[in-house]
Amino acid sequence: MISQAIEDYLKTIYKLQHGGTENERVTTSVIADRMGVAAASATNMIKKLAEMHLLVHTPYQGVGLTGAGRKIALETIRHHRLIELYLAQALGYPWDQIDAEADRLEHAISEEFEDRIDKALGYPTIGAHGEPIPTKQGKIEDLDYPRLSDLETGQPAIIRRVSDRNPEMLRYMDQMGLQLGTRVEVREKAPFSGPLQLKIDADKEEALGLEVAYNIFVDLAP
Amino acid sequence: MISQAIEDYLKTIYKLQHGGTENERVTTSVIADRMGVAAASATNMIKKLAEMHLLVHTPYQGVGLTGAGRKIALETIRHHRLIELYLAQALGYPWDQIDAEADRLEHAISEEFEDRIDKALGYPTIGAHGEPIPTKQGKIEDLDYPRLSDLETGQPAIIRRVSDRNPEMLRYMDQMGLQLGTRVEVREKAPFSGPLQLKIDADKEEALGLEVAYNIFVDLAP
DNA sequence: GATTTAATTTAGCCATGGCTAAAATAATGT
DNA sequence: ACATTATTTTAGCCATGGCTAAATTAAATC
Repeated sequence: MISQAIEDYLKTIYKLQHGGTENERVTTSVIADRMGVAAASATNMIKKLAEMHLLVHTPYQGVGLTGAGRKIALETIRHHRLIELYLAQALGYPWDQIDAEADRLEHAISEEFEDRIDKALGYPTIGAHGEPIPTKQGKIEDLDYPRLSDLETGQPAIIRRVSDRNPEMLRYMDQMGLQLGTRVEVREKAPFSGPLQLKIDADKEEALGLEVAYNIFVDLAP
Repeated sequence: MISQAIEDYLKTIYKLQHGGTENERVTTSVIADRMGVAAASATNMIKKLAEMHLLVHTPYQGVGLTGAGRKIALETIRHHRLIELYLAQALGYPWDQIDAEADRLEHAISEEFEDRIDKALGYPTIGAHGEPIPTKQGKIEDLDYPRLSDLETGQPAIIRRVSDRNPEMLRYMDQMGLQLGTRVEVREKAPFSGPLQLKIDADKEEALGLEVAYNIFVDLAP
């Protein structure tokens, strides 16, 4: 049986490999930090996962998932994202609460449950925060959107994805009227990493902290 | 934190205290048997639960839940039955599959989730197999129906509750057209624990094994 | 009441997955 | 090239919750 802990590590490693900037090493300390455990605990688990051939570990260099490891990671992520979407759409959860709930449920559901919510949702391919949902076969699109914080002034764009790491930030976005599909345009960028002046949906204009803009991914719009 | 194992033991003990015939001792071996663990494992856990004041253990006599223990047991059972009903009603699960799925989910859901499915189901008081659902405050009705196997010949009755212990039996009941609400009448009882001849819903008559009838609970009907 | 049988408990082991403190190794700065 | 610093690993510990085998204690039978 694959334990909850193993699924969590593989999921975390997968997301570190892909989410982060290209060519960032996924090292013991980065994994430990993201998992919220001591470095020694991560070392132990990495050793175990390597023995199980779920990842390859180059000492002091970092880890890389094997096909088998990636498969488990993607299954876990699929569960997570389907559950998140189900919580949001079927049960009316706000998007800042779905991640925590899905983190616990993702390890508890059966294939049957996965299939049933997948069907109930109409076989979705995009999750509640705009992330691609891996297929049952372990395929995943890589949607690679620019960050709102990197936009040229005057460039209109549509919000396509947000980071779900910070629930407080998600609540803040809600309050600002920033959702998936919202049309935005940067009006002015302040120097020294200051806030940017953002036009929202053709009728509103607000100052938005750069950290928030950094966590919003957009499609360029005409 | 209350572990999954503790919740499982308390739930099992609660059900043994109530489900079984009056005045049956809930002993170490009965608990071990029902939990599917060795007797020594049950002894360990009973010791621990007694130290936590979740139950009282009289050596060689059995255990009894304390108020605190019963509270946790009923919370767990509430989760279980709400989830079962949700799986059946919202996701179309057949009633023989909901117990296993709920056994895993019941430990993973939050209060928020509990509240949302409770609301989505319209604040139900009866579960998918006819069991009472404990309230959030830890109250539970004790519905005490006679067994179909104990019915007098000719006495019409309505199925109100079934045991969920055996999925195969539930599938068999489905096949026979025996559901909650189904009207039945015993036509003939065979001697030596043989099958009983059962009239089902005014149009069908079938032989039903005594073991099945023993696991069906009914309301007497006029 | 003594003995057999059955239930329970104790003792000691195992795996999992955390932890801290110390040692080893690599990366960095001078 | 060497010293300092940072990262990683090892060593050894802890709690949880299983297990088997042996010892104990209660219950049942003669």
